[in-house]
Amino acid sequence: MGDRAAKDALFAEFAAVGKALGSPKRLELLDLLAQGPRSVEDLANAADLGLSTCSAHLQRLLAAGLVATRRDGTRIWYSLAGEDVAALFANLRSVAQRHRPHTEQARRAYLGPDDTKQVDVAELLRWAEAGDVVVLDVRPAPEYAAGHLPGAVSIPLDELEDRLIELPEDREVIAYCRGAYCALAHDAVRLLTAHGRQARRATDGVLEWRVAGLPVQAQAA
Amino acid sequence: MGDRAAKDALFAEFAAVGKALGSPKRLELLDLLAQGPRSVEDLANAADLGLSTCSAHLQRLLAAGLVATRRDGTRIWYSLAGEDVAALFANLRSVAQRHRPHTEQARRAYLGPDDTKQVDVAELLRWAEAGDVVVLDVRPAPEYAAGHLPGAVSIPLDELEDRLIELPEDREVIAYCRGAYCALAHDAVRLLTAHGRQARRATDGVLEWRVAGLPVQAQAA
DNA sequence: ACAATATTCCAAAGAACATTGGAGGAGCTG
DNA sequence: CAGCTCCTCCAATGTTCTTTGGAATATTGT
Repeated sequence: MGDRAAKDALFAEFAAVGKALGSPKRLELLDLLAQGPRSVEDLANAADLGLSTCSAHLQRLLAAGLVATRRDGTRIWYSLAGEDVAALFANLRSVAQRHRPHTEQARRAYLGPDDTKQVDVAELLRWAEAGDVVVLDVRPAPEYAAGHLPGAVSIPLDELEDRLIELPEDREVIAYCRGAYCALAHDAVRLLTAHGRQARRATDGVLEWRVAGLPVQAQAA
Repeated sequence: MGDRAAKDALFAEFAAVGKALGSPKRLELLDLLAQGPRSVEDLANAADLGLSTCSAHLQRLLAAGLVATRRDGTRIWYSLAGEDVAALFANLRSVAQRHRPHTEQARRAYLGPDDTKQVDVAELLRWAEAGDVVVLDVRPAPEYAAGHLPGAVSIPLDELEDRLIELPEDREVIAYCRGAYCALAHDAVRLLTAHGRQARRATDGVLEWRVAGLPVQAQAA
């Protein structure tokens, strides 16, 4: 008990998880997987990675125990190993945000200026229940299918301009997306207000709601 | 907005924190710092590191924003950058525990067999308030001084055998230490029961209590 | 100003990691 | 079983990380 070698072995176990979190691309993969299971090729495209590079990163996440795989015919679906992994990822981001000044800068550069009105989930749910607003999921359709806020309407951002008619003009639209660092809802609200609609975005997104244990409705496959 | 370069920069920020968590030795330093501020040389000894190696790791943690420094004369005191860092660390450990089978193995190898009775904090506090038990802090004295459970008595593990007289024989002793992966309380309870005392250990330790927001009493300097 | 103490910086060597393209494997379909 | 798709494995490259001992720096006390 209490000897060096054993202590080192124990901390090496913890570090294996840390190492897996130590690459931007792997974190991006986790971010995507937090929205639902995906295949390797799909992830490679979404994360702008070569296929073998993506596979290698996924192997690394798998070895660390952060993701799980399921084979479906010729395809392999990767998913997060559990809600606690999503929580760890969210935790990591918030520590970066709080203790690394550059993070805020990078966030702004990616999401654009803070020119959009926002609401937190609690209020969003209250308004939605009262029927005052339309809750809009602007993520790609498969992510909506994998799980979304109950009652939310799905119009992926890249189809939004063409499908504006589907949104009632007399109600405010509340857009949400993957999470606090996802650009989709920001862009959606800009697009909507540019078209004269009343719109705001949810402060958080599916990642944070999942971690908070909010009900997320999966669509029947 | 939404372009690759900006997204990569944002995730690089997150990954900087992840990278800092990707070394066993750095995690060990965080573990120590979670008990209170310490100097470089002190940390090097405690973590079994060369002085320059230790300094390099601390620089890395500092660059990642996970620790802070304070100069006191010729000495530099490192400390955690915030409670959220402790929470992140605890989170990392619990993910490793839950998703990496080897972790449990390594834990047992380090802490020894599960031959000691345990109590959770809630019950510990109830018993302590009723005066049924002695709450014993077996960490090194400086860590006790930096913060401990209100009402706890300090006898560092390596002095315990010589100071048994200080503990009342008619009351059960509840020993606690740094956290769920710290060997001190395990060893203390084994030592106490070997001397015929009634003893058990707290399931968690100061790290977890801090994260949970429990009152931790700092000794006036 | 000088010596003493505590820490950081530097350079070098070895280890681990990321990325690539292409070969190999597993599973489906005809 | 041949051809297809999707993914993993492999080998080679360049890069980053760790560890070391010794030199440089900052602060204090004489």
